[in-house]
Amino acid sequence: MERRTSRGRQKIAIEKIENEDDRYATFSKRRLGLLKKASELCTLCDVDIGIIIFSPTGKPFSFFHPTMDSVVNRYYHIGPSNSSSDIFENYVRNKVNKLNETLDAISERVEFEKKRAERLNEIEEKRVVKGWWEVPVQELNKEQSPLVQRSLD
Amino acid sequence: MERRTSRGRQKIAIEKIENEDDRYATFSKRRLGLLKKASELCTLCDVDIGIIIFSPTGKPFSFFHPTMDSVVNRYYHIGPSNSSSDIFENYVRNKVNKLNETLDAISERVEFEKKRAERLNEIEEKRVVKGWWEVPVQELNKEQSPLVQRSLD
DNA sequence: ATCTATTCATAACA
DNA sequence: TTGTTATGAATAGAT
Repeated sequence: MERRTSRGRQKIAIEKIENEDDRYATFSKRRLGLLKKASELCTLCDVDIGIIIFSPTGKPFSFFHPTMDSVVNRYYHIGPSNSSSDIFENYVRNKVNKLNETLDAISERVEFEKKRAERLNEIEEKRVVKGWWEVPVQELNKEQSPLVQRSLD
Repeated sequence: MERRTSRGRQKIAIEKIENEDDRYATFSKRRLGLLKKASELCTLCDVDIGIIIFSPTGKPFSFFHPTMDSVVNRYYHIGPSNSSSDIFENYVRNKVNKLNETLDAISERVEFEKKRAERLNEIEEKRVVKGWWEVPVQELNKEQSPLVQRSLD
């Protein structure tokens, strides 16, 4: 009889994985798993979803259906109300309108960056892309970017 | 010998579930599963994540870590660049600044609604809330809301 | 909402 | 990181 080649999956506690290598490996696998499930939920139930994930190194991965604008705007627009103040309602409405304009402008750029990232991936990694969830939004690092990584910590 | 009480989980194709009851049931189960996995990924790998899910009826469910502002701002601020136009960079930066202000204002309202939703849940459902992922952002329907459900389709 | 029998995801190894 | 395997988890179908 041969020795078992693996102990198989073992139960782990849900707490920060301190070993860096393990943490990165787990992130990679679970990131794919999460995005795959999001994609399935979208398809199976015909619903809208938006996800943004930052890797331990700060690289962003995202998924939006049908579009980022749509999801974010819809989220912000969902009526609160029931509240007693129409004045506040209008205040929110105005803020949302401004937000829409902003998102429209930004989203063009995001779309552009997504496409560029895909091109970079195709070039840098000589493999077939299996699905959108394996494509990070973009590949830039701090050195390449004049904009700050985080603005609100 | 007794008849099997269940056929157990069966393999299904990833395509829209046409039967409405099945679709809703599947949404409920998978929604919980997805948010639970997001929560675990957050904890295990110490990373930031944001998720928005709309149910088939339009009810929003969300999860943000550490906060909605943080995730969205961070996402928008991640440098594109490498592009040849500094003018465009500044344009984007300005738009982002406006966005930040807007998000700050709106997010206060979102937080308020979250808390209210929790109170409503506690009252309407006489059960213990097991985790944040079981709490929808808010419980309002179209009739209760003067604001449009979607603004950008 | 609960209950299994299965399928699916993934921790440990390589 | 990519692949394999054995086990832990999620969930489809039925109640």
